[in-house]
Amino acid sequence: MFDGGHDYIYTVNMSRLHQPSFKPPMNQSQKTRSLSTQKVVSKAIKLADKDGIDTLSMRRLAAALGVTAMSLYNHVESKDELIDLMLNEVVAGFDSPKIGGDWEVEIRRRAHSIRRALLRHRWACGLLMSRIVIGGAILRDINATVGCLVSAGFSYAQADWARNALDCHVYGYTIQELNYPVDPGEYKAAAAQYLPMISKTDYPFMHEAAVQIIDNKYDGVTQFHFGLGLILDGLKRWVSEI
Amino acid sequence: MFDGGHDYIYTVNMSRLHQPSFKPPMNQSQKTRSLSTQKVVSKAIKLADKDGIDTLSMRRLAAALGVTAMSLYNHVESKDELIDLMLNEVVAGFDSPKIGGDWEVEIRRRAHSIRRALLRHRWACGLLMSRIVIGGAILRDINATVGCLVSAGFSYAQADWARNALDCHVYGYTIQELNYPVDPGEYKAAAAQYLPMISKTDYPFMHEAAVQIIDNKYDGVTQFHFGLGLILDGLKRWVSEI
DNA sequence: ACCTGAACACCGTTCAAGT
DNA sequence: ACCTGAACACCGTTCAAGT
Repeated sequence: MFDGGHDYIYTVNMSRLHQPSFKPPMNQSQKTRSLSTQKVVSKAIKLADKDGIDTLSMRRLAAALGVTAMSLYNHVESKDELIDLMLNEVVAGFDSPKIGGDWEVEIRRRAHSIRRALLRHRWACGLLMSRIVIGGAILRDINATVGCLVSAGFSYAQADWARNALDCHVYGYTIQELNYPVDPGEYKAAAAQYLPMISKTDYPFMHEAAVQIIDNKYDGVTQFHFGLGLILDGLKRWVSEI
Repeated sequence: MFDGGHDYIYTVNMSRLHQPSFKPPMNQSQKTRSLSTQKVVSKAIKLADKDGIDTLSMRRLAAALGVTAMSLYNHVESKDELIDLMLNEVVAGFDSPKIGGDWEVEIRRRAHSIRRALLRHRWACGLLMSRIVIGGAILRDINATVGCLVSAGFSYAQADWARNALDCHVYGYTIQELNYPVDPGEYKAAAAQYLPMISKTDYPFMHEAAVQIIDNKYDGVTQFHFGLGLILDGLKRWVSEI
């Protein structure tokens, strides 16, 4: 046990199940009016996909919808709720593992589909990690994942631990990947260019790593499936040995 | 290979080695003046630790230092550089693995120390994941980690892959942990309270998980060392088998 | 060399007023 | 029921002016 933390994570933060995003959208039967929660959320996602989340303001979003900023508040409670709704939509795009299928295949498929969705919506990964999102889509994903593992022989506790370890990797890898959008070729060139800036006495191993990349000894590249494979292998051994 | 992504991550994004935070602080020999880069950064960290990063504005920071917002720009180039400097300070608090020691012990110690540092500075984890920080402290940490693994028999490529898988877990777990700051006791109570909201027909497995937690079948808790252990075990097997 | 006040171009959100 | 304009209390940053 370490100072400052509890050293545990819960399955789902149930104390947040009352979140706005858990409720259905505000106005269901919108017919004559131009705007709707759905339209606002869709346009917000489109803008965030194009220009990033930092430039997404209520004013800019409203302008893109041909309306003033304040009219958005008839359809979303706040910018915070808007972002929750946007994230729920992204999560709705995850492939749910099939309950009763080969758990390893299903879980691997889910992991890859999450990564793909987060690469499509580059703004979403950081937000999904750093806030608690409780929408129908998240509940569906958790239910399917736990269900798949439990059906394959995991206990509920084991399924929780497995899902946690897997998600740490999926989100942790993807957010790093989103920050390194350069080409492998460019990377080698960059290593050559910046080698003189990596002090050989201060950072000998980094220096040598850069030299090896320049000399084509290796490519300095890491892949998603590696860590995923480590974890899946470990889980397989773990469930079978108990 | 999936659409939208490259499916790889580089060791270090060398194209960013020219970042301001990689250079030494702006004014080194500050004597008579009241402010200095170091003082600005320290106070900013103190404020962020206390009130979170969202409320840290240049104006509030300046006020806390008894100065106007604009005078801060004599010591940091921008708010962005300020945050880079703050993050570098946090990373400087990580325990570096000893080169030549038992790699598993050293790497595990590093992982726990990172988690601890990020729990002390709750604002730092999300930022460290979602931006590229290249300061002396990061270079030192990477150098020591790669050095520890290489000295223990990993190839440079293997060391990269290992560090990547480990860091995905360390950061991925910690950021989740930061979002679940409730007590285990409270969690059980919350499960009982919110059970009716988890539709048994829509989310049967989540429903059953909640029931099991309420019935003390398990505690719904996941620990840092579990995923870390899975990865370390996998790495151990991986290096020995080649 | 450092600090300042005023200003610029923005924010999210409230509120009273319109239709 | 929805949309609006004006306003409030903020932002980060620039720039000319002070010492």
